[in-house]
Amino acid sequence: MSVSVATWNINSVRLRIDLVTRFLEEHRPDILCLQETKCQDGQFPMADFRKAGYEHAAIHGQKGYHGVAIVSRRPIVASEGLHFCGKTDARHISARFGPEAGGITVHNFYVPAGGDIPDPVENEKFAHKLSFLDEMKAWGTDRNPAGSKAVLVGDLNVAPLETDVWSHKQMLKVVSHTPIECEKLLAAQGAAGWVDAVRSLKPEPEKVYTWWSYRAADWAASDRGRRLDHVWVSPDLAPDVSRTHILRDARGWERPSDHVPVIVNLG
DNA sequence: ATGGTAGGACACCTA
Repeated sequence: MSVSVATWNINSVRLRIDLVTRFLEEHRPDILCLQETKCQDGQFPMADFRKAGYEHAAIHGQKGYHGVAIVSRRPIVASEGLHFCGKTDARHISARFGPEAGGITVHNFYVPAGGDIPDPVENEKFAHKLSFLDEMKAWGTDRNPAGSKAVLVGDLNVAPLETDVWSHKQMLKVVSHTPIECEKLLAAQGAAGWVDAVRSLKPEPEKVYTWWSYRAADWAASDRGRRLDHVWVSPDLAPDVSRTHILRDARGWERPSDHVPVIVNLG
């Protein structure tokens, strides 16, 4: 089996479609998972993907906010978009692939960012994020999504390890690296048995980032990054993880997303 | 200690 899966929070797929097609031409992943597409399904720029050779798609969009999609060069056999926390937010889409892509199932998540104040009483958005992580864990226990040949990717909006942020100490009270979020994300990962594919090849203490704030005067010079985007694989696929690539260069492209693509090769 | 940027939609929300 040989299949490559990429994940990228694109921060508007319509605005940045030229960056996406550039990425697809240069890296040719079999499967690309997008978050923050920010458009309704009928507005998704499918023609551009088809032109680039990506004819298959599972889309779960909504107007203005959030939105996730899976596009692929390999046939999709079935797909499903789930809702969490009793909301209609478009934050999950999954696709099962045929033998051309090893028969894997891919789950694509966009976890709520959680606002600025790391207190669930004072900040409803942080409460939502914590509930979402709890529900992800329950979904992993009830549905056993990591049972076999499965991949979970996405903007999980948590940098769980000390070396997933530029300064563990200075980030302890910053949403995305507070202890409770890190615990809940690792609990969701562990309860289902997911293996962190990127860290299996780039173990701590190597610093790994996938996101740099738009607000930095010079993102590359200050390099205050966080690893918010993740690729997890089911235990049976863990030995097949042959390469992981974080496309830091994409942060320096013209009118970039604040996230960069993460690519994992299996087999 | 503070404010800094970006996108979508249309007043200000989300990130």
